Amino acid sequence: MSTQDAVAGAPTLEMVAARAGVSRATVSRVVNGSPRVSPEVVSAVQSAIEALEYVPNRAARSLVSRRTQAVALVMPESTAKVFADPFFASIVQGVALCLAGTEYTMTLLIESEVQSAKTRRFLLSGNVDGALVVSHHVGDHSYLGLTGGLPVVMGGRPLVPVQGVRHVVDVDNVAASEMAVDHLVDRGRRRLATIAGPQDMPPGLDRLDGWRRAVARHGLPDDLVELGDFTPGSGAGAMARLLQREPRLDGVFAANDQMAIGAYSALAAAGLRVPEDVAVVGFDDDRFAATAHPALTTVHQPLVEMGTTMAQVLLRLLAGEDVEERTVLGTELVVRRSTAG
Amino acid sequence: MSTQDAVAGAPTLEMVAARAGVSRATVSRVVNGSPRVSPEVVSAVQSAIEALEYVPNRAARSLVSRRTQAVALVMPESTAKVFADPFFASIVQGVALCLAGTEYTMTLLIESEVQSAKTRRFLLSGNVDGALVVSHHVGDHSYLGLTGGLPVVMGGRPLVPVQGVRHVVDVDNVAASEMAVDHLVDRGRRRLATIAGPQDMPPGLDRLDGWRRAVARHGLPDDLVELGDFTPGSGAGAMARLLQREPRLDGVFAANDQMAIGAYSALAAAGLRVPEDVAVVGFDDDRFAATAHPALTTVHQPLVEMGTTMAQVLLRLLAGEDVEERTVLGTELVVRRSTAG
DNA sequence: ATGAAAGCGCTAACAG
DNA sequence: CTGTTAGCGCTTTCAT
Repeated sequence: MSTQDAVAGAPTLEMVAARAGVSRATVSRVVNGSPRVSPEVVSAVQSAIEALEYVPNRAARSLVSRRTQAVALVMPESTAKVFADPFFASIVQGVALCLAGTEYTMTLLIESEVQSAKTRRFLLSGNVDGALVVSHHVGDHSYLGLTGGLPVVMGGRPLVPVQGVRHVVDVDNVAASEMAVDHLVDRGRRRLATIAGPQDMPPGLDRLDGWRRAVARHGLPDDLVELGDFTPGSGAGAMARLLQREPRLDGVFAANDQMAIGAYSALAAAGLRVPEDVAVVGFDDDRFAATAHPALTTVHQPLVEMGTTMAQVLLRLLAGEDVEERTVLGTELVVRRSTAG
Repeated sequence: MSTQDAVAGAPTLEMVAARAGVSRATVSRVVNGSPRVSPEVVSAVQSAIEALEYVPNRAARSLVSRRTQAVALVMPESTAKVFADPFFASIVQGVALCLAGTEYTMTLLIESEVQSAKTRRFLLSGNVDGALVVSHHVGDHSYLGLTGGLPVVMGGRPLVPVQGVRHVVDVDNVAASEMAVDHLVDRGRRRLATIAGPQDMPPGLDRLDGWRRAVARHGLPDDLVELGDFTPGSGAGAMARLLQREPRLDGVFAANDQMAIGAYSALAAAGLRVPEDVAVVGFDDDRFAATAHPALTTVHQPLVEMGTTMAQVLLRLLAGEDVEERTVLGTELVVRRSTAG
């Protein structure tokens, strides 16, 4: 009853072996590039493989080898607009870029908070060799603690350490913010304010921290702080409150570009000009920064590189290498009109 | 030598069986929700599963069941900027949205032309139950013909039919373009031109076709056609040539927004005002359309819905249902200032 | 309703 | 260098 070939399903290793007149083990060796096979046999097997268009069955292979050649990229979904945010798009791109050169593939898990159980099950059932988790927004990553030894690399430090996760690739939000403030001071600004982000998110916290450190270093007052929630509207509101508290402020650091753009409108409403009266610096270098009026000086983050780096760290982990637990990527200040003069 | 539990690896079905005092077959039945199990046994097994935090091994399962509960989303990479294009981001989002409600996961394949062999091998080695292929840009999809019976759904009709692929989800570019032209005529424009896209890409072809049909239907001349390549620069060039041929044209349909924006600058250079002298309609409703000056009237495509629909079609195919081969999604004309008056 | 047994397609010792 | 022999963890007849 041996259904040899033809019939239907994909050709199996056994069929290749039969055709090449060798054992399955030998075919397996050839497929996996073992050096312990004679040249003639190798070519015989290879032609059988080509003739049959044989492709190894991954399930069978990973069942025994315990490796899947796949990594998961877990992203928080919140509001389904994951991809509207260039942050995620760039990370995905970076990861894809790195993986393209390898035999690994990427499984995208859009994590809808609600069903982190599904994510956890997926991670646990041997679907992937490791996971990349983006921790940009608030969110509970505690389930990761239960993924039993699965190598995980986080992008962006989580608010609270995640049990079992040691490797993090991050941008130095503190240093970047200090750099932004230094720039304002360089431009002669002395009465500085900041529109900070939510204090329950690492970027919100760290960017405020950076602002505080820098103003302190320059011997300037650090009282002008108002919080926003990273939306333009909240930026406008925060700016209005700041102006009410200190009409003579001359420099503002917003924790992201969206809020900086919001600040623009509040400043305009108050009859103040950017940058003549008030210089503004943002953070993210998002797609509106360059086209805003005036163009916004902002901190550019290497997001694609962050994705690439996360993937690299994971791959090295999977290869059994020892990898530094914290990788910090540098940022760059993009100077535009909003801080001119 | 039975390493019962503890040790290391994930708990197996066998361990659950031992703990619940039943056979592996029974545990399997419970896990797969078979009705032929007595209630007491079901709960005994379930508590064993919970106690052990058992999760079925997917490789083993799919080795025997021949199903992976995963679908691939294949996107052309060209220039690594896949995600800079909102087209792709939206498709991914739509697919994710649909899959979120199922047990399926998505494997993202960024296809770098060069290595379509890698993609093909992946598709062939039983990694996924089906594939979604985005055919937005030019590109060779012939390898899909070799994926032996793997269910495939294309997003956007391919330039030439792909062997073995019958299911396509598409936007009606022809009808949408006709709608855009009708709008220009409604606005009293009679000397119409079009900046067409590359004629080796379906959207380029179909949008020009739509323009031709509409002007013919209105009894207007169809001679004012210039080609661009979907970039702003090419749009400006095409517009300049059109003006040279017919300085008195009063309406232009550009095959995408980028070229429409390019046309703006050529019109301005010629001292013509939009919409007073020339009305302009674009296609895509990309992120610059609404903020252009003047805001651009354009055709909005339901991209997220397209992703969702592609996924739905594939899932129905996987479920063994009979699905219509061509699904056409409607478009919507977004009227803005560029065609006012 | 449940168990026993037979593999799914592959890799990995272990012999030769 | 190559073949033999065991399984990897699960589903699925076929009995019972």
